[in-house]
Amino acid sequence: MLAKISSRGKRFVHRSLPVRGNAATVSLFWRRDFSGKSSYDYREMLRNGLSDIRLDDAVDLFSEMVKCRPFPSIIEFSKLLSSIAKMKKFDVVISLGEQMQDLGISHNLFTYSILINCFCRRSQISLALALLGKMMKLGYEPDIVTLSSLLNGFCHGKRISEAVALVDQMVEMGFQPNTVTFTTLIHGLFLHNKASEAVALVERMALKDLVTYGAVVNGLCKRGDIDLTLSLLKKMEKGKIEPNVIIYNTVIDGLCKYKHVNDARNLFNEMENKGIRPDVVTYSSLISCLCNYGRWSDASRLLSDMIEKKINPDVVTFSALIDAFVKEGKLLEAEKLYKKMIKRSIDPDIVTYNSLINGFCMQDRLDEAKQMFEFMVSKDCFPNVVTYNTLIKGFCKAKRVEEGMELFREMSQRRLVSNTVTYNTLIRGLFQAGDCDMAQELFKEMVSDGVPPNLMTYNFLLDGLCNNGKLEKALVVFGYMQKSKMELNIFTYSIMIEGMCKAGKVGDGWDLFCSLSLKGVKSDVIAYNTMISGLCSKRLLQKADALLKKMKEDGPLPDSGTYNMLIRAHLRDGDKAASSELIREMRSCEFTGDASTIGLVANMLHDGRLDKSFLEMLS
DNA sequence: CTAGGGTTAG
Repeated sequence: MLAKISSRGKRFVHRSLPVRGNAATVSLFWRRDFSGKSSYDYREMLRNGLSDIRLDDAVDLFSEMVKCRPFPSIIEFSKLLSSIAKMKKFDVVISLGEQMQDLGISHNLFTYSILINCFCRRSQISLALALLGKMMKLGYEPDIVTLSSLLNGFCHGKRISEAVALVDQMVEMGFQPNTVTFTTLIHGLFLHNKASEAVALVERMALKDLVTYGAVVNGLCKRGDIDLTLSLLKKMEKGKIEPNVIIYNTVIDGLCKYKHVNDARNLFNEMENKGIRPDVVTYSSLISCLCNYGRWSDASRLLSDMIEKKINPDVVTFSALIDAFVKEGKLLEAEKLYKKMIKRSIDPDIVTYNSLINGFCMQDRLDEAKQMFEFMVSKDCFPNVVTYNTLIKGFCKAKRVEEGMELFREMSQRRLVSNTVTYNTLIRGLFQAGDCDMAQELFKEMVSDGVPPNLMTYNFLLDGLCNNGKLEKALVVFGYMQKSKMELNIFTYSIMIEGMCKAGKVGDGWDLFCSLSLKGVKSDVIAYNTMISGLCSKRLLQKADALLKKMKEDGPLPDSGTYNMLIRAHLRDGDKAASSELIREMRSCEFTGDASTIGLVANMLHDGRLDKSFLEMLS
């Protein structure tokens, strides 16, 4: 393959990207760091390391460097390009690399490797290959780093077979694949759902290192392949490869996430018996999982246990606990833990603050949520998109969508990038506030900003249009969705069925409902209730009863809402016998009459249409 | 000076 590549040397040419940074930032920058020194002092910057450099400053530095005569050495350029690549600004690196080329600054193995990596990370593998070819023509032999970059490109593109072939070829070329090579390939195999190939690979590997095993164990756990994971663990032990604490942590976490909490506890004991000391990650992971299953006392026992054993809980441990309590609505407990962590001199971080803000929002205590927001900023902990999404959701829920929109505008001022969740939250909020125009405007903005709408976005759009009396428009969107590659779910259909029924088009709703099985979509209790409600509204009670029968035979179990709806419909229809039969059935399922049923019965008692015995049947 | 990313929280 590489022989083929070398004959393909294309010119390394791309459109230049606008160079960021303006005169003001340049002069500030130089005043700050180089007052009174010549521009040649880029050397000093490079010596001091570029790990904390900002993108604008890095680009400015590049402009200074290319002004120098003679040009700085290629090593200095490679340091700079590398620092920008670490910021994941691959397009900028490519643009600067091209400018170097145009200025006659020749690349070397390292800068070529950086650029090849950047093309790969931008999923432009053919350009990476072309550059590799060019580099080889110039006499630079790719090394294991260059080839591993390419491997990563194949793994992340849809070219996993080429990735596997590349590793074979690397071996033929005399390279000994290392941990990086293997973890990259394993990652790629899992990305392409080739779990068993990954296991086979690690088993026939000459190099038996724990990191590579860790990558496989992690991949298996993430997919929930618990049996494969445990058998791999056994095989490791047989092969005298003793799993370390990280491997155990991975498996314990995987077991927890897939609901095998007791197995996780057992494995925890097993590692202790083998003399492998659990660490803060082991505990945090177990604690977080126990919380998620509502096992509070077990979780707090583990917390005391780790403190006793001098394994200090850290910000992750506390954040996990705080978040779990918040989600349970136990904000007081969460605040207690927050105070406890401060007492232990553990600094809360953005995740901790986000959870607490969420806790306040969940209880509609928005002022306190905002105070917490201000407080984190005052502590130099800067809000991220999750912080804003949480707050926006809180404001929308409290019907203060205007303020949600203000927060949204504030995000761009802070240079935070809104994501799909941001837009979804606001679109829903705007529709709920009845502001259809703004909601649709925002949807357009989302698309034009390149934020990908997902199924939830479209469902909110349909729901909002239907609930605001715009069924026709919803039907247009629905039509588009059906033609697209999106896989519509039962929510989508329920929304449309409800929209049709509420607009009086129960027949259309019925047709859609009946088409679900053909589409391979299983109706849930919401879909049935929606349809039953529609039929009741048109007094098609026989059909509604038939649907209840169908639910009992082969559908989702009817809930309290199903029965109450049908009971009311039959009462309104004057059919006491049918109603009392349904009430008996409902009571046998341990459901009771809901507020509107009781209200209706009370009214009918009042005007004499029913007698007292009816009310007694209900409660 | 170049590559990947085996463990926990939103």
